[in-house]
Amino acid sequence: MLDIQQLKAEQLSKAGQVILSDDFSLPETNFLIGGTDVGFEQDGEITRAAIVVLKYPSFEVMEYQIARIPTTMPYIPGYLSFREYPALLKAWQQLKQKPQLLFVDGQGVAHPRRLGIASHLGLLLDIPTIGVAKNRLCGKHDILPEEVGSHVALIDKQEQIGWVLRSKKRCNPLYISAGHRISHNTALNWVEKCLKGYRLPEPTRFADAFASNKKLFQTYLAENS
DNA sequence: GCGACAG
DNA sequence: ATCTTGTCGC
Repeated sequence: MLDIQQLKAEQLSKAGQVILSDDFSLPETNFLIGGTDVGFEQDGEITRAAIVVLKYPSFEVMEYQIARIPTTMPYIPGYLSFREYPALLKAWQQLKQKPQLLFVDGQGVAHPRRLGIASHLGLLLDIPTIGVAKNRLCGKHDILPEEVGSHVALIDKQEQIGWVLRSKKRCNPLYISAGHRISHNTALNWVEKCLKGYRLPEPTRFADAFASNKKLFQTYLAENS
């Protein structure tokens, strides 16, 4: 059965291990950034994880892996990582080229107990991660201006847990937060540097498309096979 | 008690 | 997350 109290205790424990400072360095160019996305098949029976590795700053797709495993947990707000990380770990193992920085779909520390999936996965893999969510889980923020690029702090219990970013004109904002081994400011900077006119930063946009077999993926296949 | 609630 | 075409607005 499912013991929420146990999972909560595990989150509180792991949250204490999350590093919110930049303890990594990257080359100015030609290093690898990864993007992830998780989807479901067969009425949710199967969990499908996709990881796409891009070269920065050309955003050329270097590799991508898709892993499928039986779903073991239902979706419970605040406990998303336990449902999705197993498939993500498998996709990660399949990678020949491991990225130095990973954009994860979902929250980083912008979580009630400061352990969203980006932080959880970052800890498990021991790599720098950034949480890129399309919706808010917790926290409050001032009204976000309409101008592209505007961003305001996401606050919870008197502390900043991330940023709300207007990544594209007339689009809903993104909720950016540090996952692991990175600061909120650096997380925001990297997301901004990976925006190419779409609402989602390139790593996440590609992972989204590859995981759901969208047009961008079809285009990629057509040009690479 | 009531509402909110990543994917 | 997922089921799904066209359509309205900038």
